[in-house]
Amino acid sequence: MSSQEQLLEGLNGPQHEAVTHGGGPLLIVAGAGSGKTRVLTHRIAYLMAARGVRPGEILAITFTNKAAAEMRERISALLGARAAASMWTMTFHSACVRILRREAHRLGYPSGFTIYDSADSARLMQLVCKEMDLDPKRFPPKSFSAQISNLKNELVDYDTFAEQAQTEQEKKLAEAYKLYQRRLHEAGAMDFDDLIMVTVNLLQMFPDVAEHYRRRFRHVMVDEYQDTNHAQYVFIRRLVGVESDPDTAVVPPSELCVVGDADQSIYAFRGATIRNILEFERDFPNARTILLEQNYRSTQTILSAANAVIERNEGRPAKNLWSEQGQGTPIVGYVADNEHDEAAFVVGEIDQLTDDGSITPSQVAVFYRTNAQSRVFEDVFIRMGLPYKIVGGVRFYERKEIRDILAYLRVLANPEDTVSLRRILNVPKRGIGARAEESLELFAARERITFARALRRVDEVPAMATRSVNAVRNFTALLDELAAGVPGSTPSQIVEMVLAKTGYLSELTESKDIQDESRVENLEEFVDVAREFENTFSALLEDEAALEGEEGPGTVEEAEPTLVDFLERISLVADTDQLPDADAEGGVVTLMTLHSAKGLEFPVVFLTGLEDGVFPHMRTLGDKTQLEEERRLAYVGLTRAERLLYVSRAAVRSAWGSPSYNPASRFLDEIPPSLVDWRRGEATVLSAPPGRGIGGARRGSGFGGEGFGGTFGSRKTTARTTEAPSLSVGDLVNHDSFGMGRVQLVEGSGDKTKARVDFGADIGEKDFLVKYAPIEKL
DNA sequence: GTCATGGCAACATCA
DNA sequence: TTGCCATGAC
Repeated sequence: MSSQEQLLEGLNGPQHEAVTHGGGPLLIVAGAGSGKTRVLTHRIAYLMAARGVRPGEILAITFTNKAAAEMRERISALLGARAAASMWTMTFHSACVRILRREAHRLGYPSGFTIYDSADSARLMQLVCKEMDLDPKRFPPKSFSAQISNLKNELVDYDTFAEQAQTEQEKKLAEAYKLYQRRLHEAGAMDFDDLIMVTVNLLQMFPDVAEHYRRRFRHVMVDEYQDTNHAQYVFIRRLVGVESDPDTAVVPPSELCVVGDADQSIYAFRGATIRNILEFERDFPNARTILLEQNYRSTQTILSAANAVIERNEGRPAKNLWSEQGQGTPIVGYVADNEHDEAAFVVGEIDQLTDDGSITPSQVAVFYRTNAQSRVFEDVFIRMGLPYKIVGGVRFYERKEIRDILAYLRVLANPEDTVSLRRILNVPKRGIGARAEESLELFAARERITFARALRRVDEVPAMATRSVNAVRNFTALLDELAAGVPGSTPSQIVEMVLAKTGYLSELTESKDIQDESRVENLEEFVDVAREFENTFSALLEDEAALEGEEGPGTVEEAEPTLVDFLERISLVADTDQLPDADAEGGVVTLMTLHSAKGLEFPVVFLTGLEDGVFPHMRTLGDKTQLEEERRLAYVGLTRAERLLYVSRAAVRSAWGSPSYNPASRFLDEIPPSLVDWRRGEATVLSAPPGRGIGGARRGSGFGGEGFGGTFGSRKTTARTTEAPSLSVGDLVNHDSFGMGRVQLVEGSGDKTKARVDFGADIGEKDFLVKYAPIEKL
C-alpha cells in the first residue's frame, strides 16, 4: 500500500473528501468528536505526499498552545519531526508575533518589542487614567481596558472611534485610547490585541509584506474557526488573499481550509463571532462546505444528553451527530450538600474506579466553570493522596516574585518598557518612593520624554531630595551593570545574574517569613524553566534552519535563544507543560475549567458545579445571548466524555466567605431524566435556612473510609448558630483544610475565643477564632 | 520612606 | 477568602 493510501485508510466519506479536497476555500463543519484533528493532520500529510507541498508552505493556526502542541505532535508522528518543525503550527498570537518581529520596525516598533499581558496593560491604563486626572469611580480603568480591547478586536482605531464618540464617557474613552496607544508605542510594547491588529495594519499598509507571506504560505488552515473575531478574520483574509482584491493580482490566493463548529463557540466574550463561520461561503466565493457528523468519541447516552442540551439554543443550523458506539453506561448524577462534599464524592469515585484497575488517573478529568472552584478539589485530592494536575488557574507566571524578575528581564530586553521599569524601580527597596516616582513622572511629562529617559536626567528633576537623586543614580548604575552582562549570556544565566546583583534573592533568603521560602523555590524553578527553554529551543531552531535555508539568516550558529525569545515564550505560552503527560505511568487526574477543556477528550469526565449562578454563571442569567454561550460551554463539557460521565452540584457553596444557596443548573434539567442514574438526588439541606443553622447536616464523609472527607463545610455559617466547640489544651481536632491537629493554646472567651492548633510538621501551628474556624473536636 | 492596619471589592472564561 | 489601596505611626 502506498503512503497516500495509508493516509486515506479508515477515513469515512466526508473525512476522505475533506482530506483530498483541492482548489477553492474549504469549510469543514466538524461536530464534537468527529475526528477533525485527524482530518486536519491527514490533510496536511496528504498535501505533502500527494500534491508535493513543502512543509514550509503550510500555516496551521490553532487557538490554544495545547492544540498547537497536539497538532505538531501528530504531524510529527505522521511525517517526522523535521517536517513538523519547519511548518508554522501555532496560535494566532504566536504567528502574528513572528511576523511582527520581522516587520514591526516599519511602524516604529523595535523588533524586540515587549508583549504586555492583561495585567501589564491594566497597569498602563491605570497610569494613563491617572495622567488624565480621571475619577476612577466614574471612569474605571478596568472598564476602559475592556472597551479598548473590544475596539481593537473590531479593528477600530482611536481616530475612528473619536470621530463617532458622543457621550462624555465615549469622549474620555477615545482620549484614553489614544494616550494609552501612545504610551504603548513609546514603551516599545504591544498588548495582546495589538498583536493581531497591528499585524493587520501592517499587511494593509505594506502590500509587499502581504505578498511575501502570501507567497510563503500557499496553504493556510484555521482550527476552531467559530472562535475567530473580526480582527483575526481580516488577518486571514489578508494573508490568503481573495480573488476580487486588486492587490492579490500578483500572487493568486492561497488555499484556505477552516474547521469549526458553531455549537462550540465559547469565546464571544473576547470578540469571537459565529458570523465568521456562518458566512464563510459568502466571504470566500467558490467555497465548499463539508459536514462531519459521525462521532467517534462518545457513547450514544452521552451524545443524546449533549444533543438535548444544545437543542435549546435557538436558530442554530440543525446537525445530526451520531455514534456507532452503543448506549454505554448511564450518566451518574450526584447532589452534594456543599462543595466539600461534592469534591469528596468526586475523589471517592475516582478512587474506586482506579482501584479496580479499569481506569488510570490520567483517563479522568474534572471540569468546573471558574478557576476559583479548583481549590476545594485540590484540598481533597491532596488529603486523599490522589495525584492530580491543575491546568491554568493561579499561574506560575502570575506570582509576584516571578513577575518582578520578569520585569527586570523585560527592561533589559527593552529599556523603554515603562510598566516594567516602574514595577522594579523600588523592588527590592532602594529608597525610591512614591514621591520620587511622581516627580520623575511629572518631569517626563513636561519634557515630553519617556520615563526611562527621565531617570537618566534625575539631576534636572526639580524638588528632588538629594537622597532620592542618589538612589536613582544607583538604580540606573545597576541597570547598566546588568545590561553589560546580557550579551553572550543565555536567558538562564541572565536570570541568575539578575537574582544575584539586584539583591532580590538575598532579601528573600534572609527573610524570616515562611512564604519567602517558597518564593525562593519558585525562583529556582524559574531558572530551570529558562534552562529547559534553552535546550528545547536550540533543538527546534537547528531543525528549522536545516530545512529552510532561504528563510532569513537563521543559521545554525545563531541558534542560541535570546532574551527576547525567552520572554516571548513566556508571554504567549503560559500553559506550557500543563497538558497531562499521557506517557507517565498511570498519570494524574486533570483538573481544569471548561474553557481549557475544549478540544480534549477523556474516558471519564466529572462535570461539577452544575448550579444556576455558578454554571450558568450569575452574570449571564439575564441575557439570552450570553446564556446560549453558557449552554454551548455545557455542550463542550458534555461532549468531552468518552465512556463515563458524572454530573454533580452542591446545594450550598461558599462564595467569598458567606454561603450561597444555588438551585440546580437549568442545563441539568435539560438532560433527559432517563439518561441519568442519580446516586444522590437531593441534598440534606434543601434551601436557605430560615432561622436555623445548617450545622445539623453533618455526616461522615462516607468515602475512602478516611473520615477526613471534609463534609463539615457548613460550619462556615455558624454566624447564626452558637455552637462553637469548647476547646481546651491537648484536645484533638479536625480542620476542614488542615486535617487533624492538637490544641496548643486557648485564649479569650465567648465569641473571641482563639485557639492555637498544631497540625504537625508539614503544616505547623495555626491560630483560629474558634467561633468561625471550620474545626471539629474529636 | 517604610511598614502595619483595616476597609473594601472581587470570581468569568484565554492568548 | 484574598488582594489591593488608603491611612497613619515611626
